[in-house]
Amino acid sequence: MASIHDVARVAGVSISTVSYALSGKRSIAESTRLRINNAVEQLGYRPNAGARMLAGTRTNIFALTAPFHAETYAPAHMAFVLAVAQAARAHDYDVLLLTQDEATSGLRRVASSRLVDGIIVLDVAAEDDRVGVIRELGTPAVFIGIPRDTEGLVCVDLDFEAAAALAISRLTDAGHRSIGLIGHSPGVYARGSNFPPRFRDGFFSAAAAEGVATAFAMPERDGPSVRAALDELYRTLPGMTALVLHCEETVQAAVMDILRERGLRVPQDLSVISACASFETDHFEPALDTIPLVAADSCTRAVELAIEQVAVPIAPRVELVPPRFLERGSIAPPTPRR
Amino acid sequence: MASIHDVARVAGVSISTVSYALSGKRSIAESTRLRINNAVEQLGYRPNAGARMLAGTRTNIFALTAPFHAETYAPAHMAFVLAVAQAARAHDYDVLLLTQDEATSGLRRVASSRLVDGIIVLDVAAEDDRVGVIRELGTPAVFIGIPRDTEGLVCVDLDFEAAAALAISRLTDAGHRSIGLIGHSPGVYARGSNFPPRFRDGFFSAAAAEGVATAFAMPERDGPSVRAALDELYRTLPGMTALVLHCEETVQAAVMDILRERGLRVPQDLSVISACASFETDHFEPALDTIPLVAADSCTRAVELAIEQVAVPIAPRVELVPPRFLERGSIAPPTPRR
DNA sequence: CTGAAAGCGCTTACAG
DNA sequence: CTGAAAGCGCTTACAG
Repeated sequence: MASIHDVARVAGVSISTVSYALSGKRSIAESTRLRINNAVEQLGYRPNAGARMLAGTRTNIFALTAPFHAETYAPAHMAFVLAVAQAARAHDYDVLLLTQDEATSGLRRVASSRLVDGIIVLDVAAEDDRVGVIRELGTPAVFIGIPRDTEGLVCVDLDFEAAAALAISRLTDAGHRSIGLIGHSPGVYARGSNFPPRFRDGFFSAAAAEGVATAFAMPERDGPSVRAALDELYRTLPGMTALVLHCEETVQAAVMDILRERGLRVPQDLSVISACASFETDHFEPALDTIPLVAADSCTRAVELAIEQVAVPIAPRVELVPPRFLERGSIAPPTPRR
Repeated sequence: MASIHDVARVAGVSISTVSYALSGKRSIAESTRLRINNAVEQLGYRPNAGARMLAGTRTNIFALTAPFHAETYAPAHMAFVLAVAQAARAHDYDVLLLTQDEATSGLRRVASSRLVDGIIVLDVAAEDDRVGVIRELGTPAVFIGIPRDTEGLVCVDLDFEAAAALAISRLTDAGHRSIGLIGHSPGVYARGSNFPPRFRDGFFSAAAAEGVATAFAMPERDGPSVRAALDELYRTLPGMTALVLHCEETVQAAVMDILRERGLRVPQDLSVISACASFETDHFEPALDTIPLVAADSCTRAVELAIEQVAVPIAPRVELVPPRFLERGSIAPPTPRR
């Protein structure tokens, strides 16, 4: 395996010139740069990662801590993991995957061995063990999600409260006054990530501010449970004319199936918004107005903030990414239930 | 950050003694070991990862290349990624996640910069670009899945042919002679991983060997498509008394819903086996006999083989993990369709 | 615009 | 059972 010495010899320069030519950290005569590039090409030279880590000030690796538990919705989880990895690569960073059973000890390990320059924290719970460890380590870190106590932390997340308010305002603009919400399963609210409660609370407070009547159900992901949830919504809110879906794809598909089965047309009989789901809603029949949960939005920003922190400490903050809205024609003025 | 020199000073020994005490590569007097451990504890010492990589012969990092495309079923994908990460950690290895858009160039990059000791390849396609790169690099690598040309490669996978044959034999043992198969969507067979075709082919050849009549459908993941698939099976095979499910959870759930809806009881009216799915089938009603796709089985073995290869070249091979069978009571003798 | 050299923090023959 | 020292392959002041 060719080393920097080989390149220097072939190019007829010193190793420091090779290093600077490759890093671009000082200006190099065009002819020299050319000779070096040729030598690199010819030898298939790649700087040794370990040597770079040791001599340089950084490793160009971020740890990604993305715990996966029973309540985790795999497609969304995967989307975020990939979005982080891609954003990192765009800045020449690699991603080291830390697993659930090593959540806090893994953070300590990779940070104090200087394996990584920083940490990206996914699937943040309100009370999250990783918060304390990261405060203590002082390693650059960015949370994608918002723990209860954000003191000293850098956090990025979709603005779920605003997303819920946006759903409400789109529906009230169309004239709806009775709006149902299908959320995640109770387990998710009990022990899962912190965003479902934030969406739910934003939903209720925006609805309250508008004087809108609401109902809320948390089905499991099986057909009968979804059926029961819809029944519950119509029982609680007999005049329900609009529905906000903030749930997994399986559940959303089941809802649409059941509506169709019951002869309820969207949007004529029921207006529907798909909110904060990480999947495409184009294939639903009919297509749904969507407030998408775009993993790339928050992950890209999180990686940027991590990169900044590697260079220089930055002020703690909570950055909320504003929601988007995709109109697809699933909202209409309300009509009384047939 | 404490270095090995600090530990040596505090313990009153040389740095080589510290190094050997920590690696266990030569015997150390008990009293010396104790002093070193105390010093390590007291200073919170962690060996610098970059220095280890540079001085040592290995990095203790594996690259995990796990492309994610439109046809990927996220829960299974995630299960394999996590199983690899956990198996790796059990051998003190970390996992670096390589993304789709960097599939081959990423492999070159991490291998030739000596960032990783080896490569674990997930979601292997029959014709896979990564095969050529890995042959050329000569880096230790293990494929979880089987490409068409396995020349020179180390591959591990569940024995999908045997799994399909097991499903057939369980059903024929119970007396079934007309067996349907619900597979993945056509897109998966067209461009996805190579295991769905292997299961399908194993199904057909085992059925042929037993003289069993078969039918096969490949629904998309929406309700109407699954409904149509079941109709197709019953049309092609009017006497169908048993069904093998080799599909995503969404589709499997839809199948069970539709059967229930149509008043078809399992196993009285239809025997059902859930085969090679990565999810739990306990929550299905009724519980299903299952041939599980246990990610840990192949991933653990793959990591072992990777570890071996880091130490010493091993012979190319294709290792097939035999399928398991979980009996839950969803197979009964056939009765003619009502 | 370029070079000689120190140093990053380990591992591992070599020596006793 | 232990130590002194070379060396891994870079980066980066320091110097010109």
